[in-house]
Amino acid sequence: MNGAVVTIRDVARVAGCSIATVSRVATGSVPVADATRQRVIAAALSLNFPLGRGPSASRAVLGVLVPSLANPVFAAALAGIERCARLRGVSTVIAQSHYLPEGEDEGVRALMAERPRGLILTVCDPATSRALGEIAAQRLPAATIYNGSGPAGVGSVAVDNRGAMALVVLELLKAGHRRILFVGGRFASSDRSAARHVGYRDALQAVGVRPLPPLEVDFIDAAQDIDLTAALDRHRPTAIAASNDLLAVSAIASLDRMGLSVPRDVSVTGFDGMELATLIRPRLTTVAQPSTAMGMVAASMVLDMAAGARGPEALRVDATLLRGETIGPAPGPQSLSPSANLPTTETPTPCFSD
Amino acid sequence: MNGAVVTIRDVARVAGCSIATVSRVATGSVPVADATRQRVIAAALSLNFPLGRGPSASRAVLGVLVPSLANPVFAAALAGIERCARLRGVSTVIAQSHYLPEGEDEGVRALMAERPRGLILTVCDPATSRALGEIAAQRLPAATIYNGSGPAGVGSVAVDNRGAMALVVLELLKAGHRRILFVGGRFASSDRSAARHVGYRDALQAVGVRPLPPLEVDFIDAAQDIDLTAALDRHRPTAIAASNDLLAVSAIASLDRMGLSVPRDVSVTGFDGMELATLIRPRLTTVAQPSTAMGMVAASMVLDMAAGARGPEALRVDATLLRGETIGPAPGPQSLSPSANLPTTETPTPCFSD
DNA sequence: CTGAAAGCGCTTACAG
DNA sequence: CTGAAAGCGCTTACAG
Repeated sequence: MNGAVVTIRDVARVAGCSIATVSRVATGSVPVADATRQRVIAAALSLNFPLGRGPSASRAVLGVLVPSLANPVFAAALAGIERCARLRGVSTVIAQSHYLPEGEDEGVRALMAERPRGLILTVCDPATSRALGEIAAQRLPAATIYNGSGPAGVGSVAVDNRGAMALVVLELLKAGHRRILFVGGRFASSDRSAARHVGYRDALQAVGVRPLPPLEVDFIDAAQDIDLTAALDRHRPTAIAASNDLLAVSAIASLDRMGLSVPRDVSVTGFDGMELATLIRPRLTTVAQPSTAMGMVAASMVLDMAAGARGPEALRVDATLLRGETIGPAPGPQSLSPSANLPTTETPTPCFSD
Repeated sequence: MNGAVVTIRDVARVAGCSIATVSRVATGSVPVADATRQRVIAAALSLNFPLGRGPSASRAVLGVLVPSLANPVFAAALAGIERCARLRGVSTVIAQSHYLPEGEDEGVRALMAERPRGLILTVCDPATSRALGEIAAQRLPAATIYNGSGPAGVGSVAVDNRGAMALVVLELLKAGHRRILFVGGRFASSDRSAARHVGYRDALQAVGVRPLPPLEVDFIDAAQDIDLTAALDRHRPTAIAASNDLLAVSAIASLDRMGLSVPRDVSVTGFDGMELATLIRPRLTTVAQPSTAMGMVAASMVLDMAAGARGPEALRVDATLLRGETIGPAPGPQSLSPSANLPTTETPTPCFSD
């Protein structure tokens, strides 16, 4: 209706005091007599003037950039970030990169316009991200989440993607699988996918099994239909190690469409520990990251950094192997000696820090 | 490190121009010579001055309040809101109410501190929400999403919760089910759950079937374990109509723990159309809402309202019945005459607008 | 296209 | 505790 901006001056007029007094009530910087304060508050309310926080001084926001909110893992992290920030009186402003470096540039630019206290982000690749480099150069309080290590001065919160992936692939090897197909998001769009692929190779190499060429899929959106027919025809895998739970669930659906059953015909593993994956049947065998807690920890770190109370840290959080029902014994001759040439000593959590 | 605020004045000094020119580059309001612009941008970068958007004028944010980001439906809506807002140069700031009216008050207060152009929110109950009432009283551009209709002046984007629920329950009735248990979030925390329960009763009443007492569960978090043993013992339902997909998936898991199979022993339906629900097996029979599109539409409406280009509208969007694999024939004597006393005429989309 | 200057909304010593 | 006034960061006609 009325585009006219209500100013502190209007409030002062209605409240019958000076603009200075209104400002003082707004900032709370200096005590104001109760009666006066009441009049000012009443006037502000009647005029719909947002008292209590001016745009410059006490407005505090935290910027968050994620690839996509359609992945429940990032939504869970955001939930943790928002909760932690809110408890400290800080608002959360978000942007999505849609897994594109240009999306990162644009998103960070938009977030910077809010003059955030700090930033939390998941980028395609922290080693090459221009947006992240810019943030580091500007010495802004910032941390990555899920990513591997980035530029100096930027904190990070992540699991050991490589080690955790090795852990879950080991489960496949223990079940006798030798033809294991890695299905992941494009490595160029996700250093997590790339790191997990390395972990997959680690595990196979440890027992002298040859990896199959990985199947990289585009990140389209949350639950995408993926087509495994070509890869299955070519490589005849007995198991699929997906780089995340969403892909694992998509893979199971794809196999189902081909008339293949999990884990009877093909075994499948995931990575992430989306809450939903614990509910569906067969229960997904996967590696769980504490996403909500990771969000809270990252928010805490960045806000502490902004307050000058802490420096950037590289926090490694524990991943947990969730043994579900999507691994079965490998069919065919290999299954005769399931744990033939497996190392038997270091089975429990070989690659994890504390 | 250095708390000294960098101002437009510093940039002007380094760039060798007036503050006016820097301001013009920043706002883009008026053309500036290329060479000058380059110098200003270089100076701003070197000083870490956030060009491109001053805090007062062009900073534009849209506030979003949802019950919880852990529910993929709200995350999807948020994704749509963010995308639409970003395209219009507006940032999105979020808050979660955790399904509590006090959480709504607190969240809206926090959002208001950002002086948003407008607000989009899903509240427990728009008819009684204090936060929503306050927003309406202040004539702020705002719209609810998912909720039923709220105060005058506030727009809304939603499906016909009641009619859509009747539609999916009709599927259960057509399969011969007569003992159908409604499982929903607490009605006091969700007008959607309450409206869907009414739709459930509508469907049953239309064919003269007595409803069972509903099972209301607390909203804890995304994928909660629910316990159906007591309700199953007491009412011996042959089918469960859940008020949302998350609960439907939880119900299936709960039944599985009890050794019951879906749809052989018990049929289950959902509501929402989470993308993931289309991937899991058995595929959930549910009613899909276009969440991401609903978010985009709501953002568009609120930003138009803020620009004075549109008034608040109550937009009804279409829901779609997704026939999955979670409905089987009712066991026992009823299944002999599945569609005994069912109305046969109005089967297709009885309760939908356009 | 650019600068000098007026102006805006707000904050904050200063004086009472 | 309060007001008048100086000041700050920024924007924007105005003049060239």
